[in-house]
Amino acid sequence: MSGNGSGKEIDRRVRRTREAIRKALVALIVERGYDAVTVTDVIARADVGRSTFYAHFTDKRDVLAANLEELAGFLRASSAAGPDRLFAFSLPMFEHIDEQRDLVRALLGRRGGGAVVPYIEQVLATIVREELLSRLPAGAAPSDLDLVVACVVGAFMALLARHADGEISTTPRQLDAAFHAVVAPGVQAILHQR
Amino acid sequence: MSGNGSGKEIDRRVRRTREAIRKALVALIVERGYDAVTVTDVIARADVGRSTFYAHFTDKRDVLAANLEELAGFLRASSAAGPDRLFAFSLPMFEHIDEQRDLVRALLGRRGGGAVVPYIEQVLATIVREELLSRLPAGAAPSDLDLVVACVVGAFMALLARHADGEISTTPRQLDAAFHAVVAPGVQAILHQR
DNA sequence: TTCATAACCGAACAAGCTGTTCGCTTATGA
DNA sequence: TCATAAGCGAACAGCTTGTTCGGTTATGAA
Repeated sequence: MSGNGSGKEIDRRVRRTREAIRKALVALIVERGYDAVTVTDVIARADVGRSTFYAHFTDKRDVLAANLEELAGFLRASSAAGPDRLFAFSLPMFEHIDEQRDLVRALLGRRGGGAVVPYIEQVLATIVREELLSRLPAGAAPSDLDLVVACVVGAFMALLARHADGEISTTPRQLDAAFHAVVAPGVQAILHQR
Repeated sequence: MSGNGSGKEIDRRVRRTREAIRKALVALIVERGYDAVTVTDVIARADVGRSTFYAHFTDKRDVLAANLEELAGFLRASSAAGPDRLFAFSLPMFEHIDEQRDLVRALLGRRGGGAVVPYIEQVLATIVREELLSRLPAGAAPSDLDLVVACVVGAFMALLARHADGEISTTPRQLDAAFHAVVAPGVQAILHQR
């Protein structure tokens, strides 16, 4: 918890412990689902003392913070990579999910217990919001912009969750196509309306 | 749990007990949020014996079944009422939410703990799916219909959640307008494509 | 009104989880 | 080499859940 400055080298023991806990939690979530995993399970699997766990993390939830930061970074990078296409983050994200199936499934699907979804939603909302603003004449933000953002993010997250749950066996391309087919026309209309 | 045939008269004590528990739970969720409410809290507030609770319900979650059934019925009725407009359930639902603010807020917002959302999503998905099918030539269901349904439901639920959380102070009409503006053009295009 | 019965009570229980404490041991990196 | 930060693990109080069971009371039918 002390100064986490990026320049500081971290004690190897700390690194090992944190990693062990993180991996243990993810593995257990994949196996049983978020809600069913207890701290006791995690420390047993990670082979770490109880007090050690609480010395590093406050919570089950807290352990996932690192993973989330990583995922959020990926989202931001994806959206910056293809600025010409509307909602360019979509396809890369679906592909990313497809690769890291187990982990993302554990975090975003129903088994994830919704502990993580709100965080991703917020990151996504920021991205979508800025993308829309950048395509509007400066200072011409419609009053209901946030509602549009919520719609878009909601649609995307719904596809994500379904895919993570494996309820729909589809390719990233199909998911991306469906997302754009449903959402893009409406958004384009809103953008060009003014 | 025994035969719940609609014709059977239910013992007054049973009715009273169930109602007391239901009301207690809802009130507590509104106050503290779903996750923070324990069964012990509920029976204390409802002034009901512990064993009595478990004689009627298996769970916190189980108690909400009745409320959910009611809400689902409302959704179905709304969609049947205006069959000429695309996604006619939208406006009535937003209005309904606006009225029963506290309850729905407790169940659908962040404080609801996501215990209820999946259920509503499924009811909604069925409605949307059938509405889309009814607007297509018989037997011409596109293979990615379920993806489209997921998108639409996701967008709607996102607006619902935001409104329930009070993060956006908007009128039902505005919500409905945004929902249709974003989603309708894309869906119309998909429908007329064939 | 009577009365068999279903519903309720509530105390007690086992089992489980959480988060903290504390004295002791060990790995680390300067 | 060695001071120190990290980890250990047992023990703990406090909370939760779900079940059991003998005794009490309201209910609705006769």
